[in-house]
Amino acid sequence: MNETAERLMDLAEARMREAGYRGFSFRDLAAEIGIKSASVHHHFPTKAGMAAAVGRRYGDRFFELVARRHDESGDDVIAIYRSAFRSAIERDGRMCLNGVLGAEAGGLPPEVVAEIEMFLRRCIDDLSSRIGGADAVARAFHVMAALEAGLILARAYGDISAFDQATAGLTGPRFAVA
Amino acid sequence: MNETAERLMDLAEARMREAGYRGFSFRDLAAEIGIKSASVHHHFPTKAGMAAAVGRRYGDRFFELVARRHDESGDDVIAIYRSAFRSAIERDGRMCLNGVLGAEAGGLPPEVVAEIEMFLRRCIDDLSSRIGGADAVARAFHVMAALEAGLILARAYGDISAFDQATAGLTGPRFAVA
DNA sequence: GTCTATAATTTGATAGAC
DNA sequence: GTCTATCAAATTATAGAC
Repeated sequence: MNETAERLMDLAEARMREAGYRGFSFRDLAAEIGIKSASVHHHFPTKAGMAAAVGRRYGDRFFELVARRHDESGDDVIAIYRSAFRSAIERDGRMCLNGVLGAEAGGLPPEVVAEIEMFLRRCIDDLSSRIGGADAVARAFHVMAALEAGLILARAYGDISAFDQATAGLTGPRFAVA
Repeated sequence: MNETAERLMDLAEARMREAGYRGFSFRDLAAEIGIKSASVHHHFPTKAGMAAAVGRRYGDRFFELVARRHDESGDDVIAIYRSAFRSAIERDGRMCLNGVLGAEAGGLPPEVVAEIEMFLRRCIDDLSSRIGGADAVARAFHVMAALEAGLILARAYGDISAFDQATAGLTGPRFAVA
């Protein structure tokens, strides 16, 4: 993977996290780095293949980050996920790639849909196994839902505190029924 | 609003809830009801205007339904919201319109974005005022996030139980810190 | 209210020279 | 690896007849 290909993936990821799969074209990307769209096709024959590659890289990076932080800090897994998602909007002003693509999944190429599904399944598996306990899977679904849509709400409100409020109850001491 | 215009809105809503704003074209809609795309433009001059109109109708119907059920049953507001969202995927197999559009909001016409934002704000206001209490707004954000992304997860998993698990802890007796 | 016809643009993709 | 040139298709939208 050379430098041009990586820059193209960076750009494609940024655009998709703002506006979805149809939120960029090969001409857009080409223009931004000063080449022609035909040259983009040299690196990525099809748009669907490129999007799938971006999705895979996104997932790999995410789980690498999560595993490292978990090993280093020993922090609560949910807190680690929460801060990873929060930084998506805080630092980049953007959504989670798989949340955006998942929302419009009904109109995406199969290879892209497959990548989204794999990411989400990995999240649920990873979260639930680290959480442990009887309702670990349900909690994992709940956490993922709050994080994904928390970003969407925060952008709609133009205020990161929407994310904070949507995800406030996720971490900390366990709940008990009153 | 005549019958053809309503059928067009129905179709547009269905497509958007599957694949987003760019998930349909005027030609698609026209073909499905047996007219030409130029005739669609007679009813809705621009696509952005049509999408905004669909968004407004979606919100109006939603709040009408919620208010009626709340008045009739006296059920927990969160339970009412939850069942309204659940029926979106259970009955139609589709997402919440504003969840899908919110995810790709970075690439949408301003008038459509405005409609999304209005819907979400109405939800937070309505929910929090009916919930009441000190942390009502935070709870409202939390509920909306779980519902919106619960639908996305359920479709990705091809299993409505993903929604059920993601939203299981929302209703019922209040939590207390253990 | 619907049609034909068409404009203007964008898009994903390919062939082949350098 | 990048280019020019081009294609075929799709898209939003308009003009004007019926």
